[in-house]
Amino acid sequence: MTEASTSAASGRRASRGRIDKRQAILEAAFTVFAREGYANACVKVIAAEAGVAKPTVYNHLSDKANLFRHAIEAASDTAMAQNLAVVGRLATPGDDLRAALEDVGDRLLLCYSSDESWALRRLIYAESARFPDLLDVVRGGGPTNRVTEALADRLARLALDGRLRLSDPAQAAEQYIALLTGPMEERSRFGTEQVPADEQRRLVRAAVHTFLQAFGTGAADSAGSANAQGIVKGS
Amino acid sequence: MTEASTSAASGRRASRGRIDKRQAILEAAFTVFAREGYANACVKVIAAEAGVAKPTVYNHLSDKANLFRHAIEAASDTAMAQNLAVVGRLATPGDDLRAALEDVGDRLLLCYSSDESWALRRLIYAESARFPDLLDVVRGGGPTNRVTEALADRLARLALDGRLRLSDPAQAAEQYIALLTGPMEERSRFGTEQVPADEQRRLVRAAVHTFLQAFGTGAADSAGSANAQGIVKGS
Amino acid sequence: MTEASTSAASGRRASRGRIDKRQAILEAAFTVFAREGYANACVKVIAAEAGVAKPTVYNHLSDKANLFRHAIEAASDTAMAQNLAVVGRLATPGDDLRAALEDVGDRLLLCYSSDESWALRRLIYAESARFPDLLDVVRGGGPTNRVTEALADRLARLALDGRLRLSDPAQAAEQYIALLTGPMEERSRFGTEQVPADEQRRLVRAAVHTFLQAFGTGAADSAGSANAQGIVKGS
Amino acid sequence: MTEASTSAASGRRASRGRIDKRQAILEAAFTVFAREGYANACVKVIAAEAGVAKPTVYNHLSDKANLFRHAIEAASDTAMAQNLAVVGRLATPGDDLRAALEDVGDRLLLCYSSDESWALRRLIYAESARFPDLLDVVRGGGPTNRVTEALADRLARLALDGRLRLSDPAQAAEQYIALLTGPMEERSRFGTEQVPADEQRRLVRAAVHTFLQAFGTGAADSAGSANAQGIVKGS
DNA sequence: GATGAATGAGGGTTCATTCAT
DNA sequence: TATGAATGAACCCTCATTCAT
Repeated sequence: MTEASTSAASGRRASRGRIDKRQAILEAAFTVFAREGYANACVKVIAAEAGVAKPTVYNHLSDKANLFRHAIEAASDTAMAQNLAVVGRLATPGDDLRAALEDVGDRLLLCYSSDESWALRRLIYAESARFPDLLDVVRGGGPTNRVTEALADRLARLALDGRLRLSDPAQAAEQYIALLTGPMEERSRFGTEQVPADEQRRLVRAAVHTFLQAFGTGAADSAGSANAQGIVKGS
Repeated sequence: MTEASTSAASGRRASRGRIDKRQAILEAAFTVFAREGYANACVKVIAAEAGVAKPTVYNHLSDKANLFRHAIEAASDTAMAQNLAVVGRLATPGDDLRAALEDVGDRLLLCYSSDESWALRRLIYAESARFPDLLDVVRGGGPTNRVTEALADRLARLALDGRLRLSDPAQAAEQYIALLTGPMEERSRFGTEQVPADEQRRLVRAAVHTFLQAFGTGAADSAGSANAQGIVKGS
Repeated sequence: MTEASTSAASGRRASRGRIDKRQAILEAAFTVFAREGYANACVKVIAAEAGVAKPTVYNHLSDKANLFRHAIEAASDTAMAQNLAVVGRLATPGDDLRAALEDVGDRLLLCYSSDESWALRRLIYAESARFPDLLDVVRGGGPTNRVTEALADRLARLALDGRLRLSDPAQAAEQYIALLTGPMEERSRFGTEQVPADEQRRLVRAAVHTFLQAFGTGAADSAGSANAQGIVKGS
Repeated sequence: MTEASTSAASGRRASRGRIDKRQAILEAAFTVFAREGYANACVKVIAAEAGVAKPTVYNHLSDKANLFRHAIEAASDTAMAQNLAVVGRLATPGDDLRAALEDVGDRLLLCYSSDESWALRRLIYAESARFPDLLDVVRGGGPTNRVTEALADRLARLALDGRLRLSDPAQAAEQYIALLTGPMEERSRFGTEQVPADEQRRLVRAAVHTFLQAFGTGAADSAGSANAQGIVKGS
């Protein structure tokens, strides 16, 4: 075997492995940062978790701070994609708008409740003061959160279609998200404990109920969820 | 001045000094933890900020972890008291319920937007996994947040008075808080930047608007704020 | 009650308590030093063990080093007195010299094997380099060990009486002690473990046997212990 | 010089360097521990003495306690080897058994009196309570001291050859060692001061004299040393 | 490119000792 | 005299980072 072929092969393998290795490092980094927090996490442990030597981490990602940023970015991208996919479902809401909003709410909360998602938020919350650029990462690069934006788009469309009554889709989207996720923080003890599925569903129904009270047209409600506040009509 | 009075005075000064010193340490600790995060903060700096020697910190608060807990608790108590005072204003809502809710909203957001408040939330968020008991501290010791609870009490009273329409006051309170604070997180970049006062007010009005759409009776609205969504009737 | 009588009473009580307190401190010090070693022991713990405040320790004994010296001295004096008492028994050896030597050997080993005795030796051994004056303390103040000296006196008397055959009583005394205690060190793992009583007795008999082989006259042996080496005569 | 030889050389130098460094650390550690005692010794000083940075010490030996154990072990191994070599000389005792025993005694005492040897014993004595496993190290790993054992072997052989009269070689060995080393402890002030060579020799002769009185056959003594007690026959 | 080894800097914690009461 | 409180000095250990291979 010639030296050239060797180096080519190993080069390809290497560059293939290079990407894999970088990926492994980033994943390990997120795992460890999530578990230990930024300052407490140590590069040695990350390297071990990734199955590489410590200097390799530095070769790929120069810095602990850089490593952190990229790990957060990767995790954030994954979460963002999931969220956007969920919001995308509102493009075809079907006849029952309430059901659609509840379906999206359920799914969003599922994403929101995952360990990774909580870890991500914890890290960003914790380090936002020391890593100001992290916010742009989590928002998807824009000045406003891309998920809220996408949701606002959908809501605007629904308003145009006469199925919602609202003038500021961005604000409505924000409130939808707030109603959905706000009550989750303490109930899950900031992601430390699991919120029972039925409690989550009740939360979603209540959120959508309030949302539709504020922004609905009163037309397309499904009867079953009409009363998340538990008010028995006629009583 | 007699010797007795002297020693009494200096005795008082001494014991005052002890308490003052502990207070100073806790305040310095919160300041530093807020600025640096738990793991990054170093006791030496805290001691310097408090104007005492490092061992004094350990004499008073045994541990870095303990120091953290107590600093958080102190800050949390302060914040809690402020919040409860604000919520207490709903005991005498006046004729204009919307105005009262907006007033409370404004004031809550004022508390919520303070640097200390953000720092507190950031720290709790960040360390909740490593300090599980922190949550009980911030909730005021009970199983549910005392602020939400107090608010729920007020809302229940208003419902009894026929000025709100709701069956689950705790849930309504949660949603009120969520509508109020949820949109603040990203707008303030997690407390990193100041949200302009008028934007805050708009947020409050929008939150109260949605809240009243969901839980109001339609009776006692003030005309001026009727339209937080910005829909100008008749235009 | 007059002020004078009060102060007199408390004065007497105080000076009484003063001595008690000093005693308590020294005992506590020895206990702690024995348990932790000199460098590891901390004055705070000693004070606690003595039931006094830390500065009181310093009032009484100025220094950690001084405290150590005095604690060692006190313990050493106790041990020395016990040893001397035991050696004194050789003044009236009775008819059976072997029995007398074995009796003294047993008793010396009992002293030697006590926890305090081991602790004392460990401390002196450990710190002899850093506290050179400790040696004089343990020897009882003289240039040679007072116990060995006293023993030498007894042996000399026995030699004069024709019951031993030796010209250098000090050397014989040293060898007696060496034969007695030397084998104990490793068997007891330096005082860490208890040596069974029967093993100790065997040791003593063997030591006395060897001693009498070297220095005995062959006259006054008791038949029973004649054979510590286990040689069955006639076989 | 070719590149290959260079890298080979430097490679060897490197790995040699690693071992050398570990060796240097262990030696420095023993030196410092010997001088300061375990608790008083500080790793920083050890590192300096070894010519490495502090973390290097931790890289090689994880712990202060571990460092101590290994340093003791290394020193102990050295001492053990020397002792065993000396005892080995008894395999070929020559005609004059007394001379052989005195020769071995002299040499054993030489080992025993070295600074390292004293330091070793002091450290083991001092720390045996806090490092119980140290005893196994110093004994050479077995349940009984390997030196005593080896000596017992030799004595047993001599007994078989009819040159000694003893039934318990282990006990005889113990006593030989005790007679030899026991009187050294205080004379050297626990290794703090040098015992004059002639005094050592006298000690050895006395020890061997007593030993042979107890276990000798009376046959092969050299006339010159017959009288370590200084009894001039006929006077 | 990947790694074992080394290091400067720094952090939490403890301790002997001293004031002020 | 006895003590609660305070402190300067160290010490063990860890970590991010860099060489040399």
